[in-house]
Amino acid sequence: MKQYEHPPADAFELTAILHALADPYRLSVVRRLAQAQPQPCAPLQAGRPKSSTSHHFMVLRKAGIVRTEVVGTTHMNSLRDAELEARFPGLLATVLKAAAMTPLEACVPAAS
Amino acid sequence: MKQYEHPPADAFELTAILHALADPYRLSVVRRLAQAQPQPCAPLQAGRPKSSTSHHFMVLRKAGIVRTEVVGTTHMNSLRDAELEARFPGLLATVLKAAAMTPLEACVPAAS
DNA sequence: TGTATAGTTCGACTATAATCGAACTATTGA
DNA sequence: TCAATAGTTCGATTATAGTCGAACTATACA
Repeated sequence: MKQYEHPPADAFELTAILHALADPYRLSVVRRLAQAQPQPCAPLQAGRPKSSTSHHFMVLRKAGIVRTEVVGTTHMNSLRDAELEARFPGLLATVLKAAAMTPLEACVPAAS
Repeated sequence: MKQYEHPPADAFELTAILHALADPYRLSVVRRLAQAQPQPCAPLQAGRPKSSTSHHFMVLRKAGIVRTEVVGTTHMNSLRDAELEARFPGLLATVLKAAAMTPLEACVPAAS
């Protein structure tokens, strides 16, 4: 039962978080997780190959935005919202609110 | 007296703003502008060549974060904070607050 | 002990972005 | 009109990131 490395909250870096959220696909993943947590990767792929999806989840994990728990054969993802809130108060909520001004459907980038 | 193009507030894109703020040098520029507005580019160069500085200001302008007014031979930069606030309430303030958790001196990246 | 499922890792390729010197433009002020 | 100053533009280089197929790992379940 191998698990993932997750940075501790006091190691979160603002620029890494902003960079992770600056990608339209990753932002859409975060928005979907904010609606329903936890979720496996599969329903969030949006047509991408598994390798691309995996890469984006790694970016989100390294930035401290997402926590991934191995549960059986699926990897359940959730937002580290409480830790993010403690480290950078209001940041995630404000970005999600800003993102919500555009419908999610209009934002999910197609795989190339 | 040539002036710059600035996108209207309703054309601001969240991902472009996050991307612009995700760069440590650009974030440091925004922090300095938040402390003192307006300012020319020169005192914000932090050792970079003029061409690099100019590039970063262009990214900030295109994202809608900075407004540049040509005044004589200097180009005065200010934050478009009211417009940003109207478009994405709380976003800039929250990011600035998060950034303030690290001293500005510790964040200004050296030119390579 | 297969076999299917979920997701990772690897390696190659491509695209985007940062960096910088050098030449250029616009304005001021002597 | 000439020199100085502030910043842009250009073009080349390098670095970083995204994309994707193929092979791989780990677990579940028949």
